[in-house]
Amino acid sequence: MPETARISRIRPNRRTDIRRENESLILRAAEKVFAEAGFGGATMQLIADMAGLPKANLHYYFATKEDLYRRVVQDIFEIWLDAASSFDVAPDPATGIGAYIDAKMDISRRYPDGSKVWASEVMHGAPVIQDYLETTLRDWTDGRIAVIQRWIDEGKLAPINPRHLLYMVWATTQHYADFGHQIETLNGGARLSEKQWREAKDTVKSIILRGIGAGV
Amino acid sequence: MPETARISRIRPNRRTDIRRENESLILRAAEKVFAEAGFGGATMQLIADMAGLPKANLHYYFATKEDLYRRVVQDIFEIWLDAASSFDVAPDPATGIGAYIDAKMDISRRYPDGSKVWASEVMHGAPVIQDYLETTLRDWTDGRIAVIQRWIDEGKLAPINPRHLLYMVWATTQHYADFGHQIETLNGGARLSEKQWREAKDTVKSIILRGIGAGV
DNA sequence: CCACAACCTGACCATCCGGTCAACGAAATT
DNA sequence: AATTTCGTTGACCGGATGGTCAGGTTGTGG
Repeated sequence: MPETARISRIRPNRRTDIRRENESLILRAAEKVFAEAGFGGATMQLIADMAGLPKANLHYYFATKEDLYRRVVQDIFEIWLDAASSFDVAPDPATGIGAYIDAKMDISRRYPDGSKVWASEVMHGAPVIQDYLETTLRDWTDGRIAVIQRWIDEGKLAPINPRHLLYMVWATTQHYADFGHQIETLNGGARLSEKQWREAKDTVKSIILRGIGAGV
Repeated sequence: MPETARISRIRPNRRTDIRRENESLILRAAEKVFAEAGFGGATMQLIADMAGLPKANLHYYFATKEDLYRRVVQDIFEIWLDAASSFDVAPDPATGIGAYIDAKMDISRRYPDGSKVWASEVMHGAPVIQDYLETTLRDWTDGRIAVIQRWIDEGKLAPINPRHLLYMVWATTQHYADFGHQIETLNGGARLSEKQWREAKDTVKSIILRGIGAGV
């Protein structure tokens, strides 16, 4: 009886709970529908049905379809940025880039829908998050490029182009989410097993790390 | 004056010309609109405007929006398959895989819209080309995996998982089309120059080929 | 030159979709 | 207990969209 548990907290504040619960419900449904149908193909009615709420209720929490979509995309960007931090803690290339690949592969597995929405957004010219690309993402990328370049200058890495290395990591890791359906089909229609995910991760890390001359 | 040239052929057959011309006009416009807006976001009116034809004329050549979309996707798959043949002609890994990467990078550059439509189709569960995935693509993939595995067995390649190597090549090369907008934004809003494309190609090939232990 | 077929298109229609709103119920505040 | 604020929802609306069609024009084969 979670109802009791929730009420018995220090400050009940039922209203806040309802709001948070419903927003989360809607956001999860929206993420799925946007991923499956794209922004244009998604309908508020479909999202409402999947969330188990009347359509008018969606518009109570999110004024417009675009507002809802914006929130979904922003939430994904947040997760994306969190993973990026795994890059910074490590001092040597193999650890840093390896951990980053690990983190991004985990995200592809845990949030495939989010990754698809992000991909779709960028493919359509980033109408909603263009400013993020130009500010946050650009700064982060430039910073990471500088780090990698330093590693190269110190002789810890082969002299490859850091920018394209980053693109390669993004592309490869996100591929397992964005093209998950294709991968499943080529896997006989079955989702990747735990072992297969490990194999994928290991192969990706192995090829990239050896490819840039970092000890595996 | 191409009109004269066309008419002066053995068999004028104006009708055939008109049909081919208009179909091509529509298909090119459709590819662009589907890439920019997705299937759901694309409208027949928009495609018609871009093709410079009245909307009703589109429905004369393509009965439904789905029929038109199907043709666009199939045409892309055709191009994709052609490039795949560059894999087969080479006897050693570095040449074969290198040529394949080259070919796929060229496609990403020449047909970015097509690549986006393909990506979108797969991301949405491949409603239209599911059977292609299960037959043609699967057979091709299995064949290529066998070839790579043989190279590994012969000691020409490091013992990596061939399947995930293929995925990596697909992901990385198509990334330059599908995420072209993001790449351009991170390039200061400018399209990649000839030199930058070469740099991208070289970096991708260099990392992957070294990563799998094939001489560069 | 005629008849037939292919091509063209403005006007129209049924449907669907995002969004609004008024009326009501439930919770918090006083 | 009264009042106010917040949450809920069925019914509705204007506009856009995919698709149709009848009547026209253009090309082709005889």
